[in-house]
Amino acid sequence: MVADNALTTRQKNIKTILKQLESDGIIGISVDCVIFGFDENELKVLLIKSDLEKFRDKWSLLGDLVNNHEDLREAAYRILKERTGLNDVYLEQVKAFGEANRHPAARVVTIAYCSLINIQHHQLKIHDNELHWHKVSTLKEMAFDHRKILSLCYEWLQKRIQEHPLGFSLLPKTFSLRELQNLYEAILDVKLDRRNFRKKFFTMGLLEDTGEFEANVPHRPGKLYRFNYEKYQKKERKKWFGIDF
Amino acid sequence: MVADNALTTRQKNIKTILKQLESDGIIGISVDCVIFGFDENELKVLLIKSDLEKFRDKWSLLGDLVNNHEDLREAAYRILKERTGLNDVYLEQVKAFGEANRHPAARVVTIAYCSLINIQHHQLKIHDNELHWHKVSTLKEMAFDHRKILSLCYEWLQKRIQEHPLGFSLLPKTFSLRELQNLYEAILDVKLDRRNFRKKFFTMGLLEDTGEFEANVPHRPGKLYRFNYEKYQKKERKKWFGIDF
DNA sequence: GCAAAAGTGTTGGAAATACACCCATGT
DNA sequence: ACATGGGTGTATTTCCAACACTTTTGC
Repeated sequence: MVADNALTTRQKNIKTILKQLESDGIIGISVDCVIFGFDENELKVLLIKSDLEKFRDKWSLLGDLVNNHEDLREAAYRILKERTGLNDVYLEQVKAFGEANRHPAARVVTIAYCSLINIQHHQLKIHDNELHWHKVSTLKEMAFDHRKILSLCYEWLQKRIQEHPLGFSLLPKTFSLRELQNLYEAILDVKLDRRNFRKKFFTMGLLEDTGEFEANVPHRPGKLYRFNYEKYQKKERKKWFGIDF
Repeated sequence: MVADNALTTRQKNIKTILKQLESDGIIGISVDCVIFGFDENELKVLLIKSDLEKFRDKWSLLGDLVNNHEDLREAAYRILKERTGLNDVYLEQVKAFGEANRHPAARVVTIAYCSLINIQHHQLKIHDNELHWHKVSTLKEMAFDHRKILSLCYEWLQKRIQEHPLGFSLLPKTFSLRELQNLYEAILDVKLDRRNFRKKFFTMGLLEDTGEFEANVPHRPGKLYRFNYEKYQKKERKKWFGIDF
């Protein structure tokens, strides 16, 4: 495939570019994508084996140097597209990491982006044996400061998912309430009461009944719902939540 | 003063450096500090007149290019120190801004930091007639994309101040509950019930009674309190707040 | 008919809100 | 004495947490 060749070439170029940056005393800038997926009731993250000697066999986030006339967000989208083939995905900037010595080859400031995708929707593209969905819960060491970046993005996600409707990006377009609850329980690492969970989402009034039901389940099939983003957008957000810390 | 000469030299250098970056097709990295203060019951921000022709007479945030072996956070601290003389201030990264055309002279990605300081503590340093505390509420146009950066940092502050004890950085070490309430009301642009506000903070158990009282007020003097950061640190944070969006 | 998860309401306690009067100080 | 904001308690409402049984489907 064209994309694959492009990637390989790119990998070789990066080392050259970094060497150049370092010898010129210039700060490089990259984006790193923390791509989350949800599968088998576990939160997963898309990783690749590092191509640096120093980090041989360590996992690394998907990232790249930012091109000269490319917005940061564009660069993140480019990486997502290259690696997952997906276009319209949830993507948000989380934080910049700029410690002077975070990259062994040169000074590189990286902007971390967090992305949520539905794992089923691109499954086809994982023949690439470097690319791997890894459980977040069992991850140990990683290349660079990527463990720190991932941890921070995970905490960000835990908080964010309680205040904004982004969890749905990890699920199929229609989903059962059980799936939704499993998602929240997995990400937040809590047990939730089923009845209260349903009540909460129903009273929000943002779930649309599709009229469809689960299929091929060895028990009573659940109703399938869809999240109504338009209705959510129109809702006025309150900026006063109450002081609590 | 030495610092002032250093600054002037630096300003001249920046233009040269930017020109160089642009001609070499290199992305520059800067930090911009949104420095908030609280005075006369208004939220203020520390600004300077832009030194670019294109933005003549427009207000600009305080920022600078990041030095080669300097962490991002260090760079932000350096700017704070240079401009306010203050050392131990509240400082937090908010977001990176990296649109390809956000700076007219060259491609510059900037990392926005938000800082909260007590306006009284450095008042002496504002002879510099460029430097100016500006009401946040009445700010219109600004240089670069600084209006956008400021707005975002202000929204960040509104949210953050409800969940974390950073408002105290805007007040003297000891303060009355009235001052604290004024602060919250000004930043959040809401009216709060005095008795409920007090109840909230007292039941949190993080305010220490200093035994002191306000002086020179034309009414019954209020007690002065101090925020107990140690106690706050020890408190275990809950990661489950409840889904609400 | 049995296993497995879907679906459904009520109740008690905690927290948030609304609200009004007396007190201490400076002038 | 009066003007100004400091300081306090209670009743009401709203929100959250806990909890158990019946229903539907596949096997």
